[in-house]
Amino acid sequence: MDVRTLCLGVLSLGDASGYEIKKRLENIFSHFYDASFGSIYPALNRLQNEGLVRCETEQQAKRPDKKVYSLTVDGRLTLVQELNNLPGRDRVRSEFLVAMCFADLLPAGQVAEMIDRRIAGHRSQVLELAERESHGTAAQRFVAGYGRALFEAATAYLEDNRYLVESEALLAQVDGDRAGVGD
Amino acid sequence: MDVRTLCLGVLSLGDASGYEIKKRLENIFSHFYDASFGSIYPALNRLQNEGLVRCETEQQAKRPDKKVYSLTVDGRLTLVQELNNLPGRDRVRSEFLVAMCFADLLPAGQVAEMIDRRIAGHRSQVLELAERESHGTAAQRFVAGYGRALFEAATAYLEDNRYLVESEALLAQVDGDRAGVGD
DNA sequence: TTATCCATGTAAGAAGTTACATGATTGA
DNA sequence: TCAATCATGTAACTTCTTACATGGATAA
Repeated sequence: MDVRTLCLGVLSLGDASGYEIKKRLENIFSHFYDASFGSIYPALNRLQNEGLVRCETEQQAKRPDKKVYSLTVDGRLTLVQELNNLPGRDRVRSEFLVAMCFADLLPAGQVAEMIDRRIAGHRSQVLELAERESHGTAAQRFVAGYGRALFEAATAYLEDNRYLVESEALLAQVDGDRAGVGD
Repeated sequence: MDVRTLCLGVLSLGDASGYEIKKRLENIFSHFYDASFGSIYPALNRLQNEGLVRCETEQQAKRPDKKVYSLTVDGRLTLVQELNNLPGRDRVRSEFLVAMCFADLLPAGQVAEMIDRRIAGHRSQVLELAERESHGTAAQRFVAGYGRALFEAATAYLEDNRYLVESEALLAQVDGDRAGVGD
């Protein structure tokens, strides 16, 4: 699944310009997908060449013309076909979890700070998603709720289990000090 | 954070060949990171050129020589510096959640099947991770437990809330039928 | 006056995937 | 007999990010 399909999806909710598509992606998907202008604009041009979207240009004073895209029948069909494919595995890349894996190589305070920030970040995501759950289609609420459930679970887990990595770091630190003294 | 850092991390747990690094990545990280041979082998060669790993070749009968890599002092320093950087946001790409967002474009049965598969997948991941939690360092158990907590939360959420997308799909289906009849 | 919003686009480069090449051994 | 495991590597390709180019309007 690529940015092109994502654009088709957003357009199925209503016509939009490239700029607006990015905003809507942030609103709906921000916690599990993202896309930059550098990928959206080329994607839209390609979709237009392939006849999956059409485009109407609105002239604007002192600003580049606004190009409002809408799905064609072909575009809607392609989107549905794409969505019908059984979804592949999620791909996650988490620098945080990699760092946690090697927590014993880090100073004790650094691990604690990473976890603090992580929890704070999750809390604000939970608030944002809870807000989103009061808007949109049932499907969008479902997805927002899914995100919220995961962030809440992650927060709880971190609070209950952070000692596992924080004490580990502490021990490594102590070992390091001992070695230093031993010299 | 790229494959190179991941390789350094794995090597900090013990010497290994490219092939073994991939296996260990699968054991430790599989639910939040992955890497193919096509990225690991070039990464190791580059790390060696930069003096961050060293390599000893074991000759093997009827098989390419096994190249066992180990961290240099420089490599260990680089790894620690890399891990000390505050981790960036997680990046998630979930075809499943994209599909759920547009569940009302899909046939009712298809959505149900996607969710069934998702739950089944999560359950087997939970088993795998629970197993992992009985091995390895405290840090590795922490990370495995984190994954397990999330998969369990996701499973519970899906079971409790799937009606939100399944009934939506059903309604759309009914609407479609009505329109068909109306013709 | 500084940042953010609006608005589109290109070009260079990073990073990774997939497929290919080669091939014996072992377990189902 | 078929798939998986072991073992390394290259090349083509896809995909996306980042930085640049342009620049008025508006809110803090």
